Amino acid sequence: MTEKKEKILEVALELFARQGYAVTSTSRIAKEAGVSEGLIFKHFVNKQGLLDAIVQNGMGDIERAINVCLRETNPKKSLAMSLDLALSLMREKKEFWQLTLSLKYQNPEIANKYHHNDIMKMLQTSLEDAFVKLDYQNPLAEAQLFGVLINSFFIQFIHEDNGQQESFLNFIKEKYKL
Amino acid sequence: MTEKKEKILEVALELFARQGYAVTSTSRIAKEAGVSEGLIFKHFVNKQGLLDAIVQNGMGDIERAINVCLRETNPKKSLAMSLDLALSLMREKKEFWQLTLSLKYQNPEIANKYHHNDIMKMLQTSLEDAFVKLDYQNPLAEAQLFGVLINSFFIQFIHEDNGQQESFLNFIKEKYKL
Amino acid sequence: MTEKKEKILEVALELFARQGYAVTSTSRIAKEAGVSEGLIFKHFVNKQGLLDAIVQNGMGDIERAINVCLRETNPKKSLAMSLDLALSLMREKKEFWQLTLSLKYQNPEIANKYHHNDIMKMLQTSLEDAFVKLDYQNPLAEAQLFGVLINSFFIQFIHEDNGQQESFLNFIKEKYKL
Amino acid sequence: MTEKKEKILEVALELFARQGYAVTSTSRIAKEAGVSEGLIFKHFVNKQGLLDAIVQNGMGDIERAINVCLRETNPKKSLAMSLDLALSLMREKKEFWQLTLSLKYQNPEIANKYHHNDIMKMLQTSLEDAFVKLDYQNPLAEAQLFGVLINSFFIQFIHEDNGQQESFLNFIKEKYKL
DNA sequence: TATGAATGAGGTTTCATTCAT
DNA sequence: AATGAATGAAACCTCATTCAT
Repeated sequence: MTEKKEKILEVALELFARQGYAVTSTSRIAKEAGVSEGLIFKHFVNKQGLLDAIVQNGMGDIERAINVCLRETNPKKSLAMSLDLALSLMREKKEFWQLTLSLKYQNPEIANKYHHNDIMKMLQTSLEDAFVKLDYQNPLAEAQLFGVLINSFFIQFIHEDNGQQESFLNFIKEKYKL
Repeated sequence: MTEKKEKILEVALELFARQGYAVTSTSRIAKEAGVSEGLIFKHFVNKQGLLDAIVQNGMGDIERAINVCLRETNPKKSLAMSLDLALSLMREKKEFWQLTLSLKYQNPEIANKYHHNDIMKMLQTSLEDAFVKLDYQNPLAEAQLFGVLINSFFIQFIHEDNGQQESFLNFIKEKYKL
Repeated sequence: MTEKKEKILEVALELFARQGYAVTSTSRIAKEAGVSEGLIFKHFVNKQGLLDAIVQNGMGDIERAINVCLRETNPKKSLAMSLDLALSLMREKKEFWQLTLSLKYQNPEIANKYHHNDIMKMLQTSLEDAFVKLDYQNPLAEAQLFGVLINSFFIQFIHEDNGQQESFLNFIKEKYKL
Repeated sequence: MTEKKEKILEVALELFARQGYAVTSTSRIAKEAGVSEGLIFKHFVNKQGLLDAIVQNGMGDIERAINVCLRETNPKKSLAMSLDLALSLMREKKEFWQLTLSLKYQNPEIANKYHHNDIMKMLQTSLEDAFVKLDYQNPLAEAQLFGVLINSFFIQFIHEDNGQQESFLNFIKEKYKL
């Protein structure tokens, strides 16, 4: 991957996340990346192709992070790790999550293709496992609720880094005695 | 308000919700509303003005609905009503909520102006009240969590009317013994 | 002539003069005149008709003023009066002259119809008369030059009321020993 | 500068001069230049940017011509050259002058920026110089009058190439014994 | 006389994309 | 791999004008 190709991906991610995909023009991306407009299309065929590449990139990183978390067999530790993972992902991949969330309302196809199906289902089964091991009455519903909480965590805090995130997480950990 | 003006608002809400604001063209709105494109601008000045009008309209309806819920003084009933209200609003104002949610990532200013500040804060204080009355240890955090749950409820289920909503709600009611 | 009709003429003259005919919209005129857009067309058929009415109005006033000046038979007095007339017209009918001048470059047909042919020719023959009586060698060319000076006077000073006008006029009067 | 860019400038100058800036549409310019409409905006950002470019272009040519004339130290020759220059500029840069004059009433900012301040002041001081050297009583006023005459010359004759220009010039030269 | 809702053509501008170099 | 001139469709918006009331 050449330097310029990488710069395009970087700038596009930032702009897509900040302004939205539809509203970000390829010419703006080219300008901010210090690159000719044509190059974007040489590398990514079209605007949608650029988005695909960004999403694939980001998902790769995240899958690797999640896989570590899935190997944990102790249920309490597994749940705690899920929460901690959410926090660290949110901090380190902020732009990517902003993009991912916004796509749900702008590009449902691509959003669902990646976001929902692959990753979240992997996490969901890991959560169900944990609640089964912990002998909860309704482990499926509990897993769903816990998943919703993680999801909400992103949605609630992705835009405002106000330091409340830790206290919110700790409160949940207490509730589940993690 | 003339018939045509109302038709514009109706069609625009539907399209903005389904496709997103940025991606919906005024010419498409005009065509589907059976109206000249110019009329949109006569009535709403701007595309943004049209969005403003839609949001204001929708918020009016919702405020009225929430106000009923806020008058309840019994804490358990109040929490239960909040959940039920979320369900009924989601069903009756589906398009409006889709729009509202999507705006967070496309038009943060207008989204925050209405969605967050006015209405959600009213609800938040009502939740805090309830948890204080119920003698929870950390009523503020509990209210925040409960608010997040309601919010998530929208986010999770707004796109897929798969009948799981009631069971999810009931599960939460059980958890809180409502 | 109703009040509203008169208000339209007044506002339109001001806007046409300040901004130019092409650039002034009928809706702007209506708004500033406190009148419905339709009324303009009821009274003046179309935008051009409004312009015609304004020009006709203004020309009437000016013709009356010039006619006084034309009755003067003493050549020196006649020339001096022409200059003074230019000054007073410029001051009292400023907006109308601005409009008239600008039309030359925007609406040559209507401009020539009134500005050039009718009035300026009347003045031109009066000037020729004067220079003939004063025994100038080339009275036709002198009259043309004097006409040009008057014309320039308008063009030079119509936009900037800087008080230099009198001194400029006096200088010319001295030159011609008026 | 590519061929197409130059063609746009050429066509736009012609149309702006003939019809006025406000009234000339970019689509018309594109059509007559045999160019896509988008190209105009790629090259000049704005319709106003296109106008700016035209004015800057024209002014460059004219400044070069005037500078030659300013180097003349003999006062009579200098005055005569000013008049001759006016005639030749009027013939060779007819369209540009038409545009410049019309801008005074349509786009005063840009017109004044260039037309008045830069060039005309250079000429004015050169005229003052000449009248000082020729020992006129009131050289400042004389220079102003002479400048007005040159200006009028443009205004009077730019639209009608009726051959009267030379005789008018000669008449002035005689008056000033040039 | 006066209104104001409504129109449709046309205006400027943006944008994703192509292509010769 | 990279540029940048060029395109054409479509975007938002303005405007003169009409018409029912």
